[in-house]
Amino acid sequence: MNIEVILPDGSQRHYPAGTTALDVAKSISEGLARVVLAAEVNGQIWDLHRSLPEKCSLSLLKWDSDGGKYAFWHSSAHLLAEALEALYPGIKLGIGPPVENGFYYDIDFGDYAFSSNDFEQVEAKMLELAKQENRFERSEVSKAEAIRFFTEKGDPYKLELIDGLEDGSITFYKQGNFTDLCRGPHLPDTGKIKAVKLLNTAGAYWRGNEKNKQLTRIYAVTFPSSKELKEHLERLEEAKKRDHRKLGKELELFTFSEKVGMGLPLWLPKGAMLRERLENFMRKAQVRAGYEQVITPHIGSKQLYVTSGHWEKYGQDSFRPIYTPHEGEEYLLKPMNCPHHCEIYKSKPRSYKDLPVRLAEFGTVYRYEQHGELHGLTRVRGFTQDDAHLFCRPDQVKDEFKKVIDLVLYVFNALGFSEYTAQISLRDPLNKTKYIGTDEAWEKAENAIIEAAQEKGLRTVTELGEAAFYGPKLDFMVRDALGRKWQLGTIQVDYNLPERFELEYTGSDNQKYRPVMIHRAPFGSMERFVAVLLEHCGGKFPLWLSPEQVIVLPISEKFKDYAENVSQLLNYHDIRSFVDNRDEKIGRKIRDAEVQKTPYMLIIGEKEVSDSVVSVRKHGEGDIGVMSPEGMLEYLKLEINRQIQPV
RNA sequence: GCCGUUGUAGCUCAGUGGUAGAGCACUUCCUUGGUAAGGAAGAGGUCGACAGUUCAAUUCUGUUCAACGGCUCCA
Repeated sequence: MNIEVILPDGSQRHYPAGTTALDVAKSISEGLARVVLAAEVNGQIWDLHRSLPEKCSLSLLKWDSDGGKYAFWHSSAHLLAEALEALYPGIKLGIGPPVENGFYYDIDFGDYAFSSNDFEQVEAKMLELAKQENRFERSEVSKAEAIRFFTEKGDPYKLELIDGLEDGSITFYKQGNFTDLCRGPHLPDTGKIKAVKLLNTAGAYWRGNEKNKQLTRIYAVTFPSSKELKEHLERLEEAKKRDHRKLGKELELFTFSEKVGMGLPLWLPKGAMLRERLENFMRKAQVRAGYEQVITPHIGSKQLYVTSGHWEKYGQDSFRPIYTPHEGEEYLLKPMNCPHHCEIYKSKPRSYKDLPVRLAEFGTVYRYEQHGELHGLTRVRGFTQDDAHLFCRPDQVKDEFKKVIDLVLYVFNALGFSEYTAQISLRDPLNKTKYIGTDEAWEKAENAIIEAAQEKGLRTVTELGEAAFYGPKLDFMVRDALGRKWQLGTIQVDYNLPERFELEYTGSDNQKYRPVMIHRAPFGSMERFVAVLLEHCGGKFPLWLSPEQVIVLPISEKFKDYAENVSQLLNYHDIRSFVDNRDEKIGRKIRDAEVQKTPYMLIIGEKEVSDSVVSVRKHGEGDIGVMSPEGMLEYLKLEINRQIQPV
């Protein structure tokens, strides 16, 4: 009795030396021992087979925990590698970590072009190996031994990894005939892996560096039962249905044309209507928050961006300058609105009493995005930011920043985004040359963001090296239907552009001072925001945003006039209503309106005309009874007001 | 930009070394129908583009363009 274990419920148990987490699980119940996957020992994730330290807190991780999944998929990556080595002798292994929804392994296949045609074979081999219930054996090896092993095996990538490791910290894991350099932890044995699915392949640079060789990355996912795999695949299917590119086409919101150019979205009438609503919503919120709207041109003199530093930083990787025909003057498609707004600030002398000055613009900008990067509406070459720049006194920065956080949260709340993460993006302290400005300015800006976020009680993650080149950021991220993370709103504190543009204001002592700039865009870009919103609501927009709010469906031609009158009444009161006058049966018209996700259908037949009412059908719910046209109008207004007045 | 996959009618997709097909959408006609697809006829495609192999290419090969899955990048 010389090991003391504290379980998550606080209870203490004593075991003999050499006891493993799996032994503890068995001592609690056989059932637990069957499902436990890994252990958290003093806050670190451990293999179940490792002997516990003398005194430890222990929690047993099952499939329902992140740590359990992590170990499960990590072990699955080894299983994948084992299967691949068996099937394709001579391949070289890169790394194979677990990720959020599964795992991958980077493989150098030499000349062989591994493709999805090979998946089935590999899956079968993995299951075959899993059934052998091979134990994952952990061993600590010296650096020399590790080097000897992989030199004999002829695996340059592993050797490169070992090169960066300290002697004494190196561990191997072996299952069956496969040994890998690995920190662990792993499952007790391969037998837990019951369902396997290879998802796709992709090119991935070795160590994420584009100068290195590109390996074949195989993405896969595994589960403790085939039922869970099935559910997972169904979720992926559902996500595909919500893909904004698919919904955008089906609902006729936007399109792309090769002739117009890649990454340049064309907004169709319905999409434009949606965007207009969002913009108006933002305008109103901004007016309430003391913003002033400005408008600036789509191009700007190159000198403007030389001043701002954008030219030096991005000029080479940007759209080329355009030239005037005779003078040869250089202009750039504007990649940013801020330099223009700086010049607006400078258009007249500013007093400390005037600050903050808040200049807002739905500014369309153009950036050269790499060919392979373009993605639906989320990554485009021309897009409109709901941009604004706040010019304030240093003593106002934190307060202004907090007000912007309020605005962003108001917007997210009104649109139903409850799941977002806030990320504080700071400068990379090891690579300061990537950034402009003094250490002092950076420190002030970073502290302002950290304090404002803290005081607002935001839950944040902090990322070093993610800042903009002129200042730190607070970014709001959400996920798309396929689980990819996208940055939406952003708030940035900037001490540098005011310096470069020599912005000033006159203080109460009649001296000149530099204002501080805050860049902010709650939506980020209209394009990306619409994409994320579209996936978020699966195309079923809240009533106030719906491009077609109401469709009036006359049962036959005879009721056309009445239908038109009802529609006009609604249109007159700013409800977007349309009449489906096609020579189709009512069932057909209803189906089409349902497919288009129109929120309300008003059915007009003989009864409705003689009673002066409309029959109301709600999308996804069906018949909700009759109302007078005026009653319907009130009903709709009420719903809209409720939606855009967040509590 | 890099690796891999794909590219046939407006959309979703079959198909073939001998100049193409379905469903939906579209047009016309019939039907005036009560809560998720009424019927008939018709029109519509240099099979992504350009080369090459071949008697013959949409099909095979190469190049290129674009989309998709990732990687690198993202003011």
